[in-house]
Amino acid sequence: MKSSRLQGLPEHITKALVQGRKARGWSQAEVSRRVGLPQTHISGIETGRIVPRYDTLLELLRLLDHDLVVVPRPLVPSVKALVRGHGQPDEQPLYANGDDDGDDANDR
Amino acid sequence: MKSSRLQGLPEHITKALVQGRKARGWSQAEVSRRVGLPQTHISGIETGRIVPRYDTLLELLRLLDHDLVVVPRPLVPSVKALVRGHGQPDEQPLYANGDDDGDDANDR
DNA sequence: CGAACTTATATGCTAAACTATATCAAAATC
DNA sequence: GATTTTGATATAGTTTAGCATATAAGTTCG
Repeated sequence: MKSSRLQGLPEHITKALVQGRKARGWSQAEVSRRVGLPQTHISGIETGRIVPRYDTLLELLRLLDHDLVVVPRPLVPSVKALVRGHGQPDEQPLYANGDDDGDDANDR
Repeated sequence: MKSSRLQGLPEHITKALVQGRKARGWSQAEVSRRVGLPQTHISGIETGRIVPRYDTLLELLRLLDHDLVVVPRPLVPSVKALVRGHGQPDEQPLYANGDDDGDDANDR
């Protein structure tokens, strides 16, 4: 059973935030210092208690060398495939990750 | 001179919202009815007076058959190129558009 | 063990997203 | 040119993101 109702950001985003941060060896306090938000807020976002504004989320993602791109729906699979097969030192799973891969499961 | 400070969403997103809506022949009231937000709020978002939350923006984009994808920075150009060269009946410029194309110009 | 570090939770406050309603100027339609 | 539609603005109220601070529980490390 995997449907734990999260009302915050979709899992794949919080995952990107947490994994990206840890990949850099940063604590929430470190991110807090760099991006300006209080550590308590970072925590709230990462654990899904808070839905950030668009600009806030973008700031966090950019700090971790990511970006938010608007994509026409029919192209989403292609884009995700492209993203999946990249050579960044950011992603660790690649094969180990029994979890989802799943598309998304968000909605208010 | 193109640096009119917008404090709302970046132009390329509001553009996607407005153009996508008009491409469907929808009024703000129509979008309002479909997505649940008041027309006045749609107006505020489209004109850059409001920075919506992530989930709100996603709802609007999805209504217009778009999506928000997290992309590693180095892949952004490739993704944008992919998005640029698609066959959707949503984009009209293709050659006419002396404007920007420019990456983005946001930041809080 | 104790000290420093890390993450999550709690409380109080401010700003802004969001709701609801009314209205106005401009454009479209008759 | 009157009516309708459309988009923007104004006011008032609710909710919640975001700010500041304190602290508790869990690591890690001396």
